[in-house]
Amino acid sequence: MVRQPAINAKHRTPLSTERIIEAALQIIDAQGLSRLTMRRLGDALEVEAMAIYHHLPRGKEQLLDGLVVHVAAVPAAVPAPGRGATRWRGALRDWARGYRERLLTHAGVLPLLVTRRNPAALAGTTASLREILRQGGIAEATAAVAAHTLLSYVIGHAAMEVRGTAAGGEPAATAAEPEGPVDWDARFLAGLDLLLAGLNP
Amino acid sequence: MVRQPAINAKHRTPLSTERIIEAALQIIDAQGLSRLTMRRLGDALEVEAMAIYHHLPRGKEQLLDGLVVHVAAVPAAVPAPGRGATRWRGALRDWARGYRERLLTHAGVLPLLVTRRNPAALAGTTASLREILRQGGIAEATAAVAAHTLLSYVIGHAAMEVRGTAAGGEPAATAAEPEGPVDWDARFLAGLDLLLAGLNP
DNA sequence: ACCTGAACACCGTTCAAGT
DNA sequence: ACCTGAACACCGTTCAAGT
Repeated sequence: MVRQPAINAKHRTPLSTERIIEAALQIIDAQGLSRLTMRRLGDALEVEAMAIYHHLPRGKEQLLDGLVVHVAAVPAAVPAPGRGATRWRGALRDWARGYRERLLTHAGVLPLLVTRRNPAALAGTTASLREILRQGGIAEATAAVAAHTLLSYVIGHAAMEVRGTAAGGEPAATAAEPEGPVDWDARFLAGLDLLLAGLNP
Repeated sequence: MVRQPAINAKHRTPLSTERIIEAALQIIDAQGLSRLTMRRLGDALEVEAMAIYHHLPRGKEQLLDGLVVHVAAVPAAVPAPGRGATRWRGALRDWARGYRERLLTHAGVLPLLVTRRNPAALAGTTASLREILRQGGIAEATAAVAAHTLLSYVIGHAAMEVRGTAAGGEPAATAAEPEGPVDWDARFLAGLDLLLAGLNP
């Protein structure tokens, strides 16, 4: 007869940086960034908090850096090199919509995107945007500017939406919103088109 | 002969919300947001930390909300109603440059701008931007979009700059910045013009 | 190699007490 | 009214110890 595994099995699936970051993201999405604690994260992984340090020696700092990369390092899909008239514009538009959605579903990570100084994290993302613009016939210098402008707009707009949405999530117009509740989706798309319209090869 | 004040004078200038927020901002600017502690803030004000709660009953939450308003609630100056051709464009450009500079000198507050849900904080700022656009002959609906777009861009770009600048502040091009060190000022102005050029009455 | 337990130096906040 | 002192329930992290 095979021995029953102990209640606290010693040989369960071991920890990994992947699993740690995913569990941390779940806590942030469900309860908010302020509730992400090494002790709580340990609980979620059914492990003592101190076990995490074996995989992330730099501790919580390293965890937060990993979360930013995990959420925000999403490159844009470069379209096939056939030069359609509005092809690259569509590619940028699609990426912007998807990227914004990702930022909003992980809104708790947004403040980390601002806090963590890490030039490398978004290097791939900006590079892919520049490449799309370059293939669209935009000059190298303006492509660099436009890539940065687009990324700044998407991140900034997501930040505005998160900070501008009241905690309770009430629909009525308050004194704070004299024009009534904002349709953030429509606002985002209109601003995006305004920005893309300014880009001409 | 006048009595010498005691070492710990009982009747020194009393605390005020103003003084508390200014002291907090000094700590953030000099040492970073993570070093802002109720106890350290008390030290800076030569008071026990618990005295702060008498002026800010909601504690640190209220302090952080106050900091956001203090730093980010800056309306744009609406130009005289004479309709110069590029007058309103210049007004928006000037405001954006000044606002960005303010955000960067208080970069430690930037994550709070994203975290704190407070629609009221930026209502005056967006209203002033809409007013400038409206006087420039922009239709009401597009003015609302453009105001949001501009503010999103400025905040997003400042966030990108802060997060994209390495902690040490080294000038050399690293693997993270394949195109070499970014001229953030130039980037910002170029993107700003790209955005403003898309606005036509 | 991987995890635990106890300990340390901090936090924000409450609450009764002082003046 | 305004501030203090002590206390409470948390933090992140170190470090020696277990398996």
